[in-house]
Amino acid sequence: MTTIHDVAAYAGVSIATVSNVLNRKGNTAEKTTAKVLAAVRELNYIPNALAKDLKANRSRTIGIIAEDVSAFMSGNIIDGISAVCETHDYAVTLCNLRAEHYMNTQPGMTYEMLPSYLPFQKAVSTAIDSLLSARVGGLIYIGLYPRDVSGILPDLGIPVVYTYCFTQNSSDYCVNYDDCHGSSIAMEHLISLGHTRIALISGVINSIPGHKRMKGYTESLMKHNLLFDPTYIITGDWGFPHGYRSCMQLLDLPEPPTAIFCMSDVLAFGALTAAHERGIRIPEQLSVHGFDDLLTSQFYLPPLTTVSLPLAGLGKTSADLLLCIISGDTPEARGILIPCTEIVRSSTGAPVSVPPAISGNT
Amino acid sequence: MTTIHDVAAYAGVSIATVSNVLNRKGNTAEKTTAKVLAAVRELNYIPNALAKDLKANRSRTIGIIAEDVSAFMSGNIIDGISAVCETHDYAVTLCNLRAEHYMNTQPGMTYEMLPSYLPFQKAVSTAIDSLLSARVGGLIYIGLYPRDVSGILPDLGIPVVYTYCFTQNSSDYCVNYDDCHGSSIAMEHLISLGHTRIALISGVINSIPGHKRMKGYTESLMKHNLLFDPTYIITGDWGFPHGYRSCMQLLDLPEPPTAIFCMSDVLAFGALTAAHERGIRIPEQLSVHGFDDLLTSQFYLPPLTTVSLPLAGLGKTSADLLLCIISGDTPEARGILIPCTEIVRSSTGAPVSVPPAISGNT
DNA sequence: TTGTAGGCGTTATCAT
DNA sequence: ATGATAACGCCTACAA
Repeated sequence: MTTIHDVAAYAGVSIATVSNVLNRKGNTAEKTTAKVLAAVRELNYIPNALAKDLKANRSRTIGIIAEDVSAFMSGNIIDGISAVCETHDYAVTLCNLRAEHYMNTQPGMTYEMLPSYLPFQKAVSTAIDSLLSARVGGLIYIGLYPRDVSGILPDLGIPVVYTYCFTQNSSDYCVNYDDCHGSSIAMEHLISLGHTRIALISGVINSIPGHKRMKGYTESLMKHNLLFDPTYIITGDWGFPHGYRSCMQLLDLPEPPTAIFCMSDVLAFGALTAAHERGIRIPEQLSVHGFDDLLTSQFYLPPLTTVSLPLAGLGKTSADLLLCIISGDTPEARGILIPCTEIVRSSTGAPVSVPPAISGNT
Repeated sequence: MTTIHDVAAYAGVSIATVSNVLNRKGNTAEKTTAKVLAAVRELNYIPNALAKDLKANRSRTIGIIAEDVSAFMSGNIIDGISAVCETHDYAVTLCNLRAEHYMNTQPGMTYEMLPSYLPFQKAVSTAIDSLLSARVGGLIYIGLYPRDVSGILPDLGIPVVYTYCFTQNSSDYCVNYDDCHGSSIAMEHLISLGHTRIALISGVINSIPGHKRMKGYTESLMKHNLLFDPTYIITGDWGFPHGYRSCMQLLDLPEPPTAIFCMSDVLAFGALTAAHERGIRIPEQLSVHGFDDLLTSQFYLPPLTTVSLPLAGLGKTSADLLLCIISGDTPEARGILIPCTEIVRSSTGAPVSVPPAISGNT
């Protein structure tokens, strides 16, 4: 690998001059500059970032700790981060906690237990050591799921931005999408279609997304003076079976809803599967609305109307924020919420005047 | 940040001794070792990887160049890579080419044109500069799509492993899943179910996956002495509409197939949508088989039988291989193929004796 | 067994 | 305008 010495020798100048030309351009003679630049090109010189960063005692790198890179949103968030970093000539080093692995591998494991699970803690400290020893300027922590991750990271002495998760410390920087707003625009869509009997299939109710999406649901109902009927709200987990069962239950109601807002696309898939089995036509007899906009929701049967998450925006905003803090600023806003967007497809439509046909079994 | 000098001073020894304790353990007195270790813990000393790597003139880091981190398989591949790197105490630095962005943003752009598209070339050289200046020990190139990527990377002078893509140079290391094998096991499944009239909805036929999956299809037919009927093969692109239209076309045949093997899940979604519109019951009247096992294919209507790609395995194998090469070995196998696995769900079943009902429009 | 000192490739200070 | 030189934090002969 060619060094600054090689370049200096080749150009017939000192290494200081080479460094001057390459960095603080301006105070070198035009002719010298040209000679140096030619040498650089000729020898294919690439400055050693290791040496550079060692000297500066801070590396032009940020760290990413992803709770799980293989989760559906991680790629998109990282995409946003890397775009910003490239622009600012920052490198990105990635650590993967593989949290989902522990979730699957350890019976009875919940997201809440993760921080106190030893192998997970070990993964965290390995990641931290790696990042700290690389002297990253700061790091972005990407949650696996929007929840409180307080206590997972100790005080690192470098700037941290959390995204796709929250902390209890109000001085932490957290960047998230706006669950409540997403829920509202979904409801607005259904209401604008003319629906008045809108059911909710809810995920875990004491989770952050569950709570906030519930808030958007009830507030929209109130705002439009629509009846709030508790029998229209079915809570449970985030799984397909819950969506399926809940939809069945709603269809069995004396007065079934004309629309169902599902708190996630997977729940919506379950609901649509149930409706299909019952022979309910979508959206003529029933509108189904999702949340998340998974990659293939556009291809579902029928294509799913849903709420799209600003994932790349999360990454971009987090990176902008982090770079800002690294450069010495202390931005005011600590908890940033980015709006979602409504994606209208074919699973929702205007309600017909007659209630949907209900039946026993198929 | 505390340095080795701080530790040495605190422990009352020289920096050499600290270094000895921390690296080549063995030649220090037990008591001294204990003192040093205590100091390390007390001062929370984290060795500066920058200085370490500078001294060694090789960083314990590998680079990843992903053509698109937000593509569906990137996260899983990176997951596999990071697992291996963590085990070997290697860091990972990630560069993102955002290829899909150019595909969407530039009208008429194809994967083949990418290498000669200037903004893409610039992204590549930025990534290379970043990785080279970080003195990574080697890099893994993750394609966006299994195709020939020859010429995108110049000779870098460091080991490179390609995955999810191929090169023309037989001395390059390429790690891929086995398309032909995947296609075969899909066909074996359908044939074992008793199907004899198996149609194929093919993606781009002169692409690598298209070609190889076709090979698996025809070879399986031959192997089992099944009729090869060209009207059962419909070629096109990889889009949902092609799957939809092709299925319609197949259903209109005088003697429609009892099973359709779709070269991708998205094509299968299109086919299932068409079948649904025609009122064809799945799998009673028609079996549909996919390929890729996208995240939500398990939730499709009906859950899709498909071929799962060994994505984490691709990452793991690539990283193992790269680390092996970095450490001086020169493994024999240059083109590694990892088998896929068959995922049986509800979109396939035994054929009924009567041909599926066909009709005009719904 | 432990310590001294040189050098890895840069940048930056201070002369020239 | 240019050049010599001292760090940055670490590793490793080699010396003691």
